[in-house]
Amino acid sequence: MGKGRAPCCDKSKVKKGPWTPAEDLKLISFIQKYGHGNWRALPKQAGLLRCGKSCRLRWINYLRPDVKRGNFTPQEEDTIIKLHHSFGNRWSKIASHLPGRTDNEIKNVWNTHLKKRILKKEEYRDMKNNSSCASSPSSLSSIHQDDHITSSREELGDHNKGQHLDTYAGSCSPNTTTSSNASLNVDQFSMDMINQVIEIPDIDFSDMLDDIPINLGPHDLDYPKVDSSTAHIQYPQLPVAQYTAQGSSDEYECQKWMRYLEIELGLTTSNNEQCCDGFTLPHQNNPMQV
DNA sequence: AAATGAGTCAACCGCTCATTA
DNA sequence: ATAATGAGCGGTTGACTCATT
Repeated sequence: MGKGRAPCCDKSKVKKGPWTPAEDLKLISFIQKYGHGNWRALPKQAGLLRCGKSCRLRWINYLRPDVKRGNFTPQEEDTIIKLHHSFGNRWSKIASHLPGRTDNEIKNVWNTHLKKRILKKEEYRDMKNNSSCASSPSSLSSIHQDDHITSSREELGDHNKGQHLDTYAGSCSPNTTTSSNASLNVDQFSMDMINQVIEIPDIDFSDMLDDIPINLGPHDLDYPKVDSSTAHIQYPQLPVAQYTAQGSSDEYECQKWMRYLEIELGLTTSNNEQCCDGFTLPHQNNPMQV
């Protein structure tokens, strides 16, 4: 093999960093039309100044229609813990058991939440074992008492064995309070939302390009800095009650979908306005996105 | 109000594996 | 059998947000 592996692309000619809405739209519309048979060739064909690997990652982790967004449910977290016990850090393997979840997302939630939870659980058990008459310290009161979690520190395979565990407090999910009752309510609410999620309408994105008032020429790659909260397309997983109340004609569904994307892409400034006869768009305050 | 630190997560890097010529 | 290539994977980074001081 010569002098080593050739780079996957010319690093000097590709754009790095966060994806802009215009780039997202280009990638979506191209894949909708032609699929993604060859990631290496895709950026050039789609008119993107991106590495093929970057396009693939963006599509798989965020843009493909079946990707599930929002907080992990307690059930999903437990599944990850169980699967990690079996598979270790084989994130893609774990992800294959969680429909709609990506390996990257699972890896992140493990490293930021679940690993700490298990470490703290271990710490808690150590304390119980070392002091039979010790009462539970208040700082540990939020530990989930799922008895099926059996992972040990060795199984974690990490570098945090000495990590200070006080950093755990409230980290089960970003918005979860340390009150057990409050956690229960939040979890129940999440499950209710998940149970109401519906399928994304089958829409040809290429048609949208004719309707959305944006010029997707090369200059758009120098997209002005976009607020991070709107820089990424969030596929709508709309509560059924909101989504179906207004009827179900294809045209109507397309209008709603396009309206949603316009707002998510920053093509309109209105965040909370209604469209399509009262259809309220989900946005940053959507509990699914918190 | 400003500075600082911790937590989060999208994206990149480099490696391995599978496939093809 | 071997080299070249592309896809996929896991580890890591760095920008950003939020809480605390």
